[in-house]
Amino acid sequence: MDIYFYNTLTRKKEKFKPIDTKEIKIYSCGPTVYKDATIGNMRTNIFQDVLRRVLKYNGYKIKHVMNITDVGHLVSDGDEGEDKMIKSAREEHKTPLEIANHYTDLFFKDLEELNIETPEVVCRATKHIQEMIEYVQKLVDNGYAYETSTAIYFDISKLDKYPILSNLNLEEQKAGARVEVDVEKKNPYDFALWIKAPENHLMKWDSPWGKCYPGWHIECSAMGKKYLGEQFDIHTGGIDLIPTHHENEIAQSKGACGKVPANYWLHGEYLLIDGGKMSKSLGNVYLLKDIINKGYDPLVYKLFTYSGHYRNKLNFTWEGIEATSKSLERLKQGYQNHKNGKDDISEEKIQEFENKFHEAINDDLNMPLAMGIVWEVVRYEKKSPKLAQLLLKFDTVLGLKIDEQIQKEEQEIPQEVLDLMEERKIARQNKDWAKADAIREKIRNMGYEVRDT
RNA sequence: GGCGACAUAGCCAAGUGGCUAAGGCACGAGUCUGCAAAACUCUGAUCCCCGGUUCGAAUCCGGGUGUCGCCUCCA
Repeated sequence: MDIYFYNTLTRKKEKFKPIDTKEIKIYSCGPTVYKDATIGNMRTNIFQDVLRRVLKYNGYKIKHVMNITDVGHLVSDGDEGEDKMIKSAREEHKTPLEIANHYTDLFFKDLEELNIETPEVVCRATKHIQEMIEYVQKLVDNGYAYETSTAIYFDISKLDKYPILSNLNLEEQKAGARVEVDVEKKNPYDFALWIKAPENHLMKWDSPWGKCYPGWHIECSAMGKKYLGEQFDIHTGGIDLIPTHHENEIAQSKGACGKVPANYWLHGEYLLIDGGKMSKSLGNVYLLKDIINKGYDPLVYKLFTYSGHYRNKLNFTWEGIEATSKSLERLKQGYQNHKNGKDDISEEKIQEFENKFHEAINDDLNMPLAMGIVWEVVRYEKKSPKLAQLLLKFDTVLGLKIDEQIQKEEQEIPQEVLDLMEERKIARQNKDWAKADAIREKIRNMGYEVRDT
């Protein structure tokens, strides 16, 4: 079955044609590990996970590379300000390496909680300095870069066309209003490839241009080339990366290799909080931890993101999380109902469900539509283990562990709750409903739910 | 100022020219039950406004209104 993706490069939905059908090559821009990842970051990671799983569902093998930015991402995406890693290190009184390790661990813990598959290759920028130097050298050799007293810059005037991903009109941008740090830049939109480090800079490496540290964009070009080659299938990231990071990555690749590095560019939209953007000043920056601390299964958040398409903004509210929490429970219940069912289902019917689901996920990862099919299966009047099997197959894409939860809950009930259950059982036998309800309420307050069968 | 997105039932959200406008949650009704909880079944919208194209539009075009985002930190 054909797969379609919306390609930011062409602004159209296109049929996916792999370079090599044996293995799909994907590059995803990973986190800058200088602070906690937010649920907004996680929305993008879930989207990328769905992409992986959908390709696998279609029978493809994949090689997915994700970088860890542990150097070079300055406080401003323009080449201004301090390196984010160094800023955090100073604020938290740690070394940049300690900061990187700490937040990298937390990041992967979140991925695990969300049942997100680890990419085949996870690479750290600081481990690829040599590759970056070679890349910069190539750009210099090819005439796409020039040196100033502070950095090596990419010369965008050498390109046939500069912004090709975003529709920005550079002439009309208020470029003049920007304060230029480096007056030696030929064009305000030239960006730093390699930055000369001040004396006391915490992270710097020897290079043909002296002690330096990398610009933000060069790491992705260098590591992408190393692990996936000069041209690969899919490049993903958050929508905010379009105008600067990905634009510049393309520029670098064109300068060094003469081609756009990826054929398909997929971008995940923002998660809104209560209808607006997530920001520290509004105090609405949530972490996955916050959702867990409120007693929700982290997979509730994963399911929540399936309520909207990845290319549309999705509005996060606690009400929405509560609704999804119930939804996930019923999904699991529905799976169990089918598992214990005795009805016979025709192969045709199963095939029909399967096709509809497959069509939905192949249509630019339309998870909201796919979930509609899932519910159709869950609510189907006939109950059959065959449909339970089908749901498990769907779950290879959903990644919601629909078959594991109930077992887990049974194992984890503490003795105290079991005692209360016994007490309530006696009360019910004596028809002391008031007492039974009081105990039920007490158990509920402890985070457990009583279900009489 | 420039660029872009969105506006569908109480809330979230699919659908982008034509069968009865998916699905989830909430509400309401019912089955079950202890008049409980859970579970299960049923129930709701003509698609922001105005004009146009068309045999036919939520879906295309023009105008308006509103919300949001990016261009400056952020997936």
